Amino acid sequence: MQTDLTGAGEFSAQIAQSIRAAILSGALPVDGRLPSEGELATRFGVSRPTIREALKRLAAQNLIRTQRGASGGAFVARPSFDDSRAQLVSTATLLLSLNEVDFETACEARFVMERGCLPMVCKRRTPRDLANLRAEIARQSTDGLSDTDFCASDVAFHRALVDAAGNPVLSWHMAGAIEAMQPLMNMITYSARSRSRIVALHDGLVSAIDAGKAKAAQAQMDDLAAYMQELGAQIRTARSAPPAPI
Amino acid sequence: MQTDLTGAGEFSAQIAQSIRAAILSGALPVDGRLPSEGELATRFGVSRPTIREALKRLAAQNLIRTQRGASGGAFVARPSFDDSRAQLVSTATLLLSLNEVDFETACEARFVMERGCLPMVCKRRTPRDLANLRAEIARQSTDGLSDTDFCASDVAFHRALVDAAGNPVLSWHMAGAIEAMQPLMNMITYSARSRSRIVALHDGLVSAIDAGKAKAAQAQMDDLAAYMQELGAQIRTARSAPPAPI
DNA sequence: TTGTCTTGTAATGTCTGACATATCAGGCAA
DNA sequence: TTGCCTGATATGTCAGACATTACAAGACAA
Repeated sequence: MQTDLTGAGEFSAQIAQSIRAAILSGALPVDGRLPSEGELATRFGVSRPTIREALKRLAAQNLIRTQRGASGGAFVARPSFDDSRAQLVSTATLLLSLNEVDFETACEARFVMERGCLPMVCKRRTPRDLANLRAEIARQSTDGLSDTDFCASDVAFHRALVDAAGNPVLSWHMAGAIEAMQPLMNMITYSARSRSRIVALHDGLVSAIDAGKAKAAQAQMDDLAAYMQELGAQIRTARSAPPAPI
Repeated sequence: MQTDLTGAGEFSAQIAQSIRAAILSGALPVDGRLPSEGELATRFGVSRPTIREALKRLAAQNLIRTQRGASGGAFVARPSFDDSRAQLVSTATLLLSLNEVDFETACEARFVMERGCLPMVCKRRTPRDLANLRAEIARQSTDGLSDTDFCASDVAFHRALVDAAGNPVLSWHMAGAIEAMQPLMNMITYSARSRSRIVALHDGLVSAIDAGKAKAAQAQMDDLAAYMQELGAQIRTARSAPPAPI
């Protein structure tokens, strides 16, 4: 761990970067303990609050976890798939919502990637995967479901879809693309007619996957993508026409 | 902004979560200024260092930026595509490197998604995109290139490839998948023979894209994926046989 | 000898108060 | 009017202290 902070800027940021580099380089092994705050303060030549701010930065990135008490301290954390995914979703959601990314672009990106997963899904899907997919379809068909719940079920459906490819890294990336779109999708009002159409497309998709027909599944996916774009366009025109007619 | 911290745990984490929720809900607009540290300390009933630790957590996630001086303070930051992408790459890299994810799984996930981009790439690629791709191929063919540089150029090539789809959100997601694999790919020694083969596959890929033949491009991509898997398998067998023969 | 209790200790979590520093706004003089 | 200066306000940092937690070792009793 370096103790020279020649770069300009705030100490806490520099120190965090320094420790971070030490972790990534492998100098600090996973589950290894960092020196105590007091010792780090001495080593870097700063006060303990400054060290603490640096450690909080790392904690916010799930790079370290802290433990109180004797034999406590800061330990290098192994980011779990779940923690890491939550972070990914958060980053992606922020990007989409605070950058005014239009629905069409995000939607297109998601469906392109999801469509690409279908050949592998058709090859590897287990009976359990199919059951998960059909369970979500059943949920989407229930009456009295709020738009938010319908949307959540849609997200769950698509996540179950990519999970059926049997590749955890792929699931991880796709979860970021799918869940981050939930806020955008929540802005759509799903009429009874649009719901039934979506459910029908989902159903056709699962049938094709069950039969192992990748081409047919991709065709269904294309239809679904086109329909979602259509719904998104309706929202856009509805919002871009706020000045009431004379 | 809530001021009740009924939940258990550390104050700084709770406060960070509280402010974070306020930002995501839109209660604090982008570029809006948060109350000063002193005021936040009063409002939450804690001391200033505690508030500062909370703010550092948010700063580490690029949710806020701070500014010193009069009329300074903490402001809600709009995460730029670049910042956000750096964060994504960091998260993905950490996940892969600290979780002992095997090369095959990560490689498969990446090629599945990248393959899915090809139809759109073939449709939308501009002359400039093709030039970028060919420039990287030229770089990969130069003599005396270190393995690290070759690998970096490979990453640049694949990023240029997905950029040719003309969808920034897609590029964002794919950059995470591609760049995060760089450490894993750096562990491969690229012999002269493997390099020429990879370059040939890249070349064929670009030719197919130039011609707009999506199917041919996907076939080249499949070959490339298979070859990368082969190289990865060599590494794995080489490492799993460390006990020297008697 | 074994099991339980107590005490000690080292670490993080938090508070208080202060000083250093950067930046802007407004006043004052040339 | 222009330029400099000064004050105000905010973050950045420091120093020392106390609170809280959890583990570890020793004391004690069965």
